[in-house]
Amino acid sequence: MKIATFNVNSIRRRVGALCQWLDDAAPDVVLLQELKAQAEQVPILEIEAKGYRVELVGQKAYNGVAIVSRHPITVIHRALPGDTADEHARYIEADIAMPGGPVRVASIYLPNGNPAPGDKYDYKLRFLNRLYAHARELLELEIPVVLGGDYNVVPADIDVHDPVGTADDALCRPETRQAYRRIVNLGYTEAYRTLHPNRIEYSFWDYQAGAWQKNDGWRIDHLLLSPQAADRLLACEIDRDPRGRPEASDHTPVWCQLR
DNA sequence: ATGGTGGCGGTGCCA
Repeated sequence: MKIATFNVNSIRRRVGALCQWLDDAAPDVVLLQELKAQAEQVPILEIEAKGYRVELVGQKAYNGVAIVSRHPITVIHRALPGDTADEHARYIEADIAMPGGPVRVASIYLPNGNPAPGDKYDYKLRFLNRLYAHARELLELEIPVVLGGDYNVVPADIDVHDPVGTADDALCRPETRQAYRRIVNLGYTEAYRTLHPNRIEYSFWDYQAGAWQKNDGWRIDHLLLSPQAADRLLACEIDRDPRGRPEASDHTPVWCQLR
């Protein structure tokens, strides 16, 4: 069972790249972020033609998240609990009917939070606190849970090309890392770093200033696994190939394989 | 030091 996260930076621009990656990688589930489209604008038929179902929360121009799955999807939440006034399309959670039993997944698009400090950074920290509270409740299910997405969090200095120059960035600041660690410390396993403790790889490269060519990247797309999922973890990789193709997203897919 | 790119929507905002 293969579960991936992929920030597509516009599903309309990237549906071709997504479908190619579905062919190449054959994931069971892909958690998408930054659809940048309303629900009716999402090219669902193209994705369904590849043998996948789609559930999504859309929004005009910004945000937008989806769950793409070969297996039946039962949506549980269309927003992150904890603030009904938050109208950003940044969270969708569902049960996936896997042959071996249900797996709970969420596609998360955390706020970027720049500039920091500021209102946007405060919103990011509030969002992280809401995610902490909800992630804690999910552990009570005692089933495999995969919380995947664009966390907009650089967990440690090893996860960014220039830790000194970016130290004050909203993705790197100590409060950000602390709020993220607090979630992990509830009992979640970050799949990539757990399997590759010292490997330097990134999941995002800015479009500007030749960041991709210089490998000036950031590792900000993560898969957090509940104990029941972590016990089944076999592999986790960052697939750089889509980022290197023409008209690529600025992010590339991260996937994990569970027994 | 600055500006560098891309997406949306039709102007600046967001990343």
